[in-house]
Amino acid sequence: MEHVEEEPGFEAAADTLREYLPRDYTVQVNGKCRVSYSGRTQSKLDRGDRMILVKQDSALLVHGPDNYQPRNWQPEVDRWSVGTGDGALTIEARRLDPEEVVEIELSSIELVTVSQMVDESELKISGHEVDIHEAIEETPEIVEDGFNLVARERKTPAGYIDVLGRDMDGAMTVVEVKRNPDYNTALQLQRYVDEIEEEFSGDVRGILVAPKLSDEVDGYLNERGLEFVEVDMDDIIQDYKLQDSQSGLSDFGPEYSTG
Amino acid sequence: MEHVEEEPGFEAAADTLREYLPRDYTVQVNGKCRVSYSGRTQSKLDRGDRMILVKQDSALLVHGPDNYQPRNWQPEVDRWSVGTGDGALTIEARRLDPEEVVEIELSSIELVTVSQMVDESELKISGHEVDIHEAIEETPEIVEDGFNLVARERKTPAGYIDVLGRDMDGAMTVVEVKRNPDYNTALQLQRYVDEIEEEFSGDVRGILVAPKLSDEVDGYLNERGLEFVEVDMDDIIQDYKLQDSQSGLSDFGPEYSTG
DNA sequence: ACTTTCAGTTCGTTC
DNA sequence: GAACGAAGTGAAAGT
Repeated sequence: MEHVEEEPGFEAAADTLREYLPRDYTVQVNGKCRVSYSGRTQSKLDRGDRMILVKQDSALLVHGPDNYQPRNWQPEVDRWSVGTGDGALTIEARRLDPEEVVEIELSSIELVTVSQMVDESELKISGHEVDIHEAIEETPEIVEDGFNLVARERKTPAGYIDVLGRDMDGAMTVVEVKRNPDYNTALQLQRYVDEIEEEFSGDVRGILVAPKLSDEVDGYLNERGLEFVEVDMDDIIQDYKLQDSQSGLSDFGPEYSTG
Repeated sequence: MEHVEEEPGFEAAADTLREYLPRDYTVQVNGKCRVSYSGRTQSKLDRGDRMILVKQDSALLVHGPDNYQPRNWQPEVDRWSVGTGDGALTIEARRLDPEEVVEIELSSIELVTVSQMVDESELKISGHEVDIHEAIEETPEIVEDGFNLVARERKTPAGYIDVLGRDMDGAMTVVEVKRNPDYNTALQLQRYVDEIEEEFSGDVRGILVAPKLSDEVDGYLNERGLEFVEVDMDDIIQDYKLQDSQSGLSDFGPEYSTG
């Protein structure tokens, strides 16, 4: 940790920011501020306690005291401007494409920290939609007994079909895989079936493969003669279980609840 | 700021966490850690420098040195467990619905801070999709000269139609408004047109109103006889310009670029 | 560089 | 409480 400055003056904080913002440092500023954004839309946020975080790739986050998401942000900053005056420290974070700017007006500063973080490790994750695809390729009977895969990501005029195959009777079958299916998913599947029926001049089955389905969408599928196959995400995850899993957590204190 | 502890020992840090995590405090821990997640999917993240942020509504964020988004998170934690042992401090953040857990194993701690932030101010924003809707209601000629609005959010068996109206010749017209249109938008519009044609037994126009459109989707619209009207978001934003906008930023230092 | 699609999406609103 | 849809979506993968 290069710096930990508690309640610095505006000039001292500005010096630190001017030095470290444009370089590959993680900079944190806690304090009261107002924030305005102008670009793809416009927004304005009145004074409040916030934590400002500038990451080493110049990502800017303005976090409030709650919520997963920041109250304001700039995913990538091309040009910084730091100024003092009028009893405030101002930070302007400008991006060129798309052109947008976040302005922060700090009226008091509790803490400034500067550090360089090293994090080369990759996030290994299992349970994405692509894992369902791979599971189907490996064991096509997930879709149905006797199902045979013909193509993946097959292009049609209406977009890409996830999986194209034939059932045990040789009937052409369109399979749409979705982690979180919605109404559009059903429309999409219907459209694919129409496309393939036109191309092959014959009846085509359409199957949605997903972990769950709302009643409404299920009803739409039924009306249209489309089918639904439920997959258990636990099975998918278990097939691709992570190696080197953490173990031996020990000596826990008593559990306690939030609130 | 209640606490600023630089390089605390595991036991001291654990005491602080056990005291403040379950209450309405913003807690920050900087240090090297491994993270694993298990719930809707499974993920594993090896050791690296991270900033852990626990907000007053129990939202947990594990931020790395880059990127807008956290590397791991828990939007709402119901039960915390903090433990020490094996040269590490472990934090378990469990959520009950959906059931999922984030485990953090800290092998070194650089900084712990605890604070209570107050932020009551509301984010005022202009330029959402709903603002396009309102602009059309106010000045229907945005869609087309002579356009008359008949209904908004009209229900059909295929979902809700954004805007239903009649053009200057009295022809029924379905309008779909999208801030970020994609292929599904076109499918949806087509579906609505089909529904309304069936209901009114006559030709129905379909118009997509959006700030931009990819060539591919535009081509699909053309094939189907659907239309596209471009709206300038700047016009929309100006119609609903924010009051009390920030001004008088002064005494900026010289601008400098990232890199 | 642009387009398309997914996300442990999150978040809000509505039914 | 479930479900539907937007987001200043962001991020990754394919073209």
